[in-house]
Amino acid sequence: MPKTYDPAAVERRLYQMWEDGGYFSPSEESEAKPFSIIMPPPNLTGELHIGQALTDTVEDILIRWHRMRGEPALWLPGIDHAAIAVHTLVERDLAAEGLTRFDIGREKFLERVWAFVNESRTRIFDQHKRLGASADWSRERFTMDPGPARAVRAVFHKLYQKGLIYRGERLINWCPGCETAISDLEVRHQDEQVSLWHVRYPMAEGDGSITIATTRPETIVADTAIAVHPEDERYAALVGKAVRLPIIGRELPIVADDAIDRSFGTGALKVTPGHDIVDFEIGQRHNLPIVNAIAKDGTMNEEAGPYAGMDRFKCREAIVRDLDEQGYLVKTERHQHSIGHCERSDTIVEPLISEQWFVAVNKEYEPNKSLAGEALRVVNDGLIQFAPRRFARDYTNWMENIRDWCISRQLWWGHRIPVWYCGNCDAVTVPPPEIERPERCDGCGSAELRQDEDTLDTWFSSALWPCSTLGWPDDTEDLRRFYPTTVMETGYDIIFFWVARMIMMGLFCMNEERERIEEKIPFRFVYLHGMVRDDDGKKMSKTKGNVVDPIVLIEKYGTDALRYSLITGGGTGQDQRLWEEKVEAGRNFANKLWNAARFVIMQLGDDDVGAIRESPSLADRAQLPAEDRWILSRLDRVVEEVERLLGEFQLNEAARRIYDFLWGDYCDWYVELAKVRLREQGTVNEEEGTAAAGTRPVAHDPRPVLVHVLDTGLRLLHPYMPFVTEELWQRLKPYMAEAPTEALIAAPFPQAEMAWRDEEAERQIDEVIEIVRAIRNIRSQKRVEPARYIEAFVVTTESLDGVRPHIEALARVQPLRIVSDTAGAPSEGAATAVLAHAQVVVPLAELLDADAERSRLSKEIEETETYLTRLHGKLSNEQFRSKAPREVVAAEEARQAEAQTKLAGLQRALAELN
RNA sequence: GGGCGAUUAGCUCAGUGGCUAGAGCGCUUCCUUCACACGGAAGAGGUCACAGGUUCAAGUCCUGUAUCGCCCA
Repeated sequence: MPKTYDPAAVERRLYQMWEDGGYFSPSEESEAKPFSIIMPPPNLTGELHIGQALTDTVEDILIRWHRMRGEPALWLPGIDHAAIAVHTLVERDLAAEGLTRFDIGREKFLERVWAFVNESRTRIFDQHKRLGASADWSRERFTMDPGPARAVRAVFHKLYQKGLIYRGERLINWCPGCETAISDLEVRHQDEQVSLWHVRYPMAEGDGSITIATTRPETIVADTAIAVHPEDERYAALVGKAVRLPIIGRELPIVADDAIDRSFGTGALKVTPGHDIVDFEIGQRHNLPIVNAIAKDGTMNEEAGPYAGMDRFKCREAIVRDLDEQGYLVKTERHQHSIGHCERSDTIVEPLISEQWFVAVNKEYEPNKSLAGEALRVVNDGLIQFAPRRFARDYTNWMENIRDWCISRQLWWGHRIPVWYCGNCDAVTVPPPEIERPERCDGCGSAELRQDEDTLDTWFSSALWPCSTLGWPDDTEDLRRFYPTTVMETGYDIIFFWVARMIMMGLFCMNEERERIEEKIPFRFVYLHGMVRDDDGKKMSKTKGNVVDPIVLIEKYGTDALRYSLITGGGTGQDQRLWEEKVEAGRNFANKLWNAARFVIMQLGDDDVGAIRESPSLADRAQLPAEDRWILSRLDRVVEEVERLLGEFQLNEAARRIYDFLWGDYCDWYVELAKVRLREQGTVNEEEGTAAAGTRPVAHDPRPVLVHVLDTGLRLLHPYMPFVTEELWQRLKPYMAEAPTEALIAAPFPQAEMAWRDEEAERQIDEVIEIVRAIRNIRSQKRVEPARYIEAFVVTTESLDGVRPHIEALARVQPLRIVSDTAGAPSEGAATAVLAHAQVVVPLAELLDADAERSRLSKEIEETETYLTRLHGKLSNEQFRSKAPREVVAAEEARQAEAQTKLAGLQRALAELN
């Protein structure tokens, strides 16, 4: 085995082995309750980013863990067609050729999209595989595949039948950059410093005027009223009168409305129902006409009179200039204002009146059942649980204030709206899903049908993902077996976009198919991870150029290293920063494990092939030396904790425990303790396959325990670091008498077994460790050459017989003298360390500085006294004694006793020195 | 304006009421000793943002303040 772990040499081979072995599909034999995750489908625009690496890692850990627990584990992968992103990407390519999509037409445009899609698709799957994702590729789905497409038509039809989908003229968010409607969620609000212009509107009759404040003077041309608060005395006399619109000259009524904020600007608002959501609502209340003065490309239209054809922002400048010249501009102020941008193109969003399709989320489709209401109920009732919990509040808060969802997009790429209009009558034909293209109008039977030009919001099809990927609307085997899925794992940034909508749609799709509401929900747990940011804590973005490519990190440090870093990099649901040096820690851990295993394997010879029992039996436990019982007991604790933490979705904490155990307990101590016995037998080996054969009594051969603990550790760690653990396990497997499976990926996950706990062994070895550390500390402080063996005394009344050689070896002591009383140890020219149950005395006459030793002891005495004061305060408090749990009181008492012993020892050592 | 999160070692972060608050990186000293220098040994380093409160017990729960960040309107 090489001295360093080389991920590149094993990863592809092992992934292939797993894939060929069919491990990624859920077991058909197991009777256990299935565990399933539907993978959040990445966009197929380009590369997987680091956030998806985190998604893959978390989901793969959960899947591998449950698979090893013997449950049928389904991880269903897929990709999303990302309508607006792909659409604009292809349009940009066209633009580079001097073309627009209208030049080449819908059909040719879609051909180009598909060519891009097919290429991007395979690249993304390859990247998932590089991350070690053990997803079931045989079930892979794409939102534009025939199955999911039929699910889209099916749910559209069903929603339409129930009156939950409607078409209407509404004020919607229009992106002039993408030239499509977008939903409320796709608008990002940014606070910006803008100008607030105060503009005087003269009264239509007589003198006088009213001054309004606006941030959007270009929309003056579309004003249809002035509004003031009904209780605003400044304007009370003017309500009902009219003003004349500057430049345009139209007469506008002055209306009174509660929505007006009297303290903002002048307290008078110009009302532009065609271009502002608040104004639109005021307009509805006062029956104001709607003027639309901005075209879909963001230029002013003929309603803008002299400004027609001008870009909306150019128009703003022009109109301000004109207002000023004509004496209407009163003043200009600076103002902080939130402005909506399209999250895709960053263009400033324009509210426009437009005819679009909507989902009525609050409308009842059955008595007391609406999409939002049901989605709220299942979370409030705890049928769907969030981890971390706090996100449930965000969810319910949003769901309680939800508005109808605009689902039509003026794009060509996506699911085309399954609605046909008749050339002959006014009827609208929405066919059932089996009919991809209706022949006749539902109203008059005419064959003159024309399909709606628009497509659906990508999230409309994503919302169906847990249903559509499993075969809905068909009643498939997979749907029966895996729906509801177990966990929906994704980033908290798409709770509303995706998670919330999946819950609404899942409940709706399954409403008639399932009896109980528990069976209608799309998933039982929502696990949300945080964002991965750059080393400055900034969000990664291609335009900023601060993206970290997971594949680059994998090539440099290995997949396991990246996975480990991503998981331990932060708390659950918390953002984390990532940079290269952090991944090194993961690589170092993989390498440490590699070398520990390398050492163990070196101790095994040809005769051991197939001979090492998989695990030592409990029956033999009594015969095992303390260090074996110690590590087995510690191992059992870790197994129990990991099991518990994984069950609570505390992946980072579980990983840390495994790390601490493997590196701290196993490598640093157990392997070193085991070497003592291996050396005694002269069987420590530095090369593979040369270990001496021979029968050894159970108690003397540490190798079964070395192998067992390593095997168990590899199983524990496998979900996190699948490659290095599988590789090592494969190398270890030939020596196992009864390997449970061909591959670690399918081996049983460790289970805690209380009978392995051994308090006595733990106490004893912990003391050995304490003694060794104390001696090493003295050696280091007194600058004893590391290689030199020195004499040392341990004063203790306890028996250290079995572990004498261990202390000697680990602390480089020869001879070790164990005495029962301080009288038996030298008091002069010796350095003393006082432990809870023992004292360590190292005679170092020629090296000892008595003053330094005195000050060291005094300092420690002081510390111990402070500690004792604290303990005493606690224990002398009656409240504490009566109210704290008995174990806590007992533990404090034990600590006090230990500290007192230690203090006495320290004081004696100091006295003897004087 | 409403909500959420963060504030713990030089840096990045763990720590879901009970050991003298931990890890990784960095730092200091020593070691290429026989699995591993991607390593080993020994160390230094903390007013757990601040102010109140609840509790036998608070980094942890509550209230308020400050700073930073995010979400919603």
